[in-house]
Amino acid sequence: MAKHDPDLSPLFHALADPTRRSMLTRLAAGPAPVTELASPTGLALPTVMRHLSVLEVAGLIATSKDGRVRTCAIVPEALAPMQSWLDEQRLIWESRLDRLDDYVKTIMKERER
Amino acid sequence: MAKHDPDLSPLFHALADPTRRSMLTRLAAGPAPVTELASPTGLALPTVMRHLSVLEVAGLIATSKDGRVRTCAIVPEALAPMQSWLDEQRLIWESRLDRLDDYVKTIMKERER
DNA sequence: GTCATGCTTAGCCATATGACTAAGTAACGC
DNA sequence: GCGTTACTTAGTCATATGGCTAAGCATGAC
Repeated sequence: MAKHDPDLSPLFHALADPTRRSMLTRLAAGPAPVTELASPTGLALPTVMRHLSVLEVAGLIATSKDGRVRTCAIVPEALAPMQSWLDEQRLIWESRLDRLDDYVKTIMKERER
Repeated sequence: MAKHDPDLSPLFHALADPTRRSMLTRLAAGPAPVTELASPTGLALPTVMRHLSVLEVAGLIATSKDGRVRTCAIVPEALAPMQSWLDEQRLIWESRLDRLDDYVKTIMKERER
């Protein structure tokens, strides 16, 4: 009950950046070429490319080059491992809620000192 | 439809490290003092402290000091923002699946060249 | 062919991250 | 009081990350 560690790190890491999350949001509306993804960010192209490659390594997007245009698209299944991890954790965490509830209250009280 | 950016970055960042995830898993079994969290990692105490503070900043754990012992406990609600983001994204991503399906296939074909 | 377009590569820079050692402080336990 | 325990703080170090500019290299339009 803890074999959920394949490539969660790159996934979480990719999502930890607001620029990358906003790129994903943009891509959720449909595939787009690199330049189009770059323009709203105000970042230089090489910088954008590196964000994209982080997303690609994490499996969150797929890209393909047609002529001189590279088009990016989201890979919906990529979120699955994260959802599994979340489900698993929430299951354990919440089953402990009863006993934790009192505990957290104690902590909060002590923190006010 | 994109107001989901309060503190997702620290949250994802905290979860992007395997050491921190394993600490969370340990804490899911119940609260524990710092030393107990440190021992399975083989890391020096100051290093562990910094991991814990990352988790605390992300709101994933709460700590309290009683005498010379600092006890750490998970904060189950902390995963909620992440779940919201996931739900939101998945909703959009999957609604595009139909039109994306063909697109991704095209990409895959081109990648084989 | 020539030139603009759209990436790509290379290399630099500042800051952040993850890990350490060494030394300090604040409870216990006797 | 004195040593041990459990953190804490301070400071160092190597590497990673996020940003840039400057060139380079195909492709598409004339």
